[in-house]
Amino acid sequence: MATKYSRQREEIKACLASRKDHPTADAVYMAIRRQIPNISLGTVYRNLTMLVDAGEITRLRVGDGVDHFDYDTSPHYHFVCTECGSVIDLDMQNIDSILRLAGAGFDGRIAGHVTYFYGVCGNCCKKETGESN
Amino acid sequence: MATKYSRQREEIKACLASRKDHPTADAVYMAIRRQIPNISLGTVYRNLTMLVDAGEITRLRVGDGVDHFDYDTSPHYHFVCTECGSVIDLDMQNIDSILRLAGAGFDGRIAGHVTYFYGVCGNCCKKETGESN
DNA sequence: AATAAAACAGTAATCATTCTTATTTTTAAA
DNA sequence: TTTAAAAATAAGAATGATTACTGTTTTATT
Repeated sequence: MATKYSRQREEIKACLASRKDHPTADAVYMAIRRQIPNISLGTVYRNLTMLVDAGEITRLRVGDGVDHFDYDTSPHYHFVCTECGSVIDLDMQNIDSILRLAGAGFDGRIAGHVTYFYGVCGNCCKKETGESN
Repeated sequence: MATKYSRQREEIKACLASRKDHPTADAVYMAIRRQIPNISLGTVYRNLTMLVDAGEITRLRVGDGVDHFDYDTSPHYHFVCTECGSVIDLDMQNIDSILRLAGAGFDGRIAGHVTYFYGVCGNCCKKETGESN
């Protein structure tokens, strides 16, 4: 009936809670294999989806064709590096005011928006300076 | 050396130019089969990618796991209906000012942003009213 | 302990997309 | 206008992320 305890799911949550790099399902799988060597990739996917549905984590789609997962469910925005693909939290004020702008001349109900930023991250900027190739 | 004429590519462009519903590769494929019955899905994909790379069309990723394509390359925003999945153009002012907000405390280079809105479209709103199931 | 529900591992299947290959078109030049 | 190289094609195989299936193991409840 209800959702039962599972060590696998606990490890997945612990893994996500411990890192702020917004890992993919496969990255979570790789990490958890250190604790549970025979965990199955399907189990990781199923539990990630359960946790998303339960509102305990967030699924991030940043256009790279792979889902990323975030333990932080509070509203915030992300930056995606076009060089290294890393997904980074942005510390910026909320921009939900754009919902009003969008809804102005629209005849449906606007419930929310998805926004992410892209460019070159600090690390990759550094690497660029002084590179000759 | 250069890019050569192809009837298939012209039909793909014409198809996209003629509709404002942001079709997927498969939808373009289905439509063009009326003109070129033996066109291959791979050809549609290859040409859509070529046109995107040439800047003649835009690839839209709205989180449904399928790429959509837009003949309108001018900057504008989209709305995605969570009921029927349709992708609709929004007539709203530009919100690139959010780039400044995002870049404020960030140590990389922000090049742009991806934003789309979601909710229930006008059509699906109408359907809801007076439905009993 | 016995049992039913839930979760699991392992693996097969799906779906969008890309890649491969042998053939056909296009195009510029002979 | 043939010709030949470059580009594009159709058909189908391959890929990669994700989901579904199946028989077994865990969990929670009597």
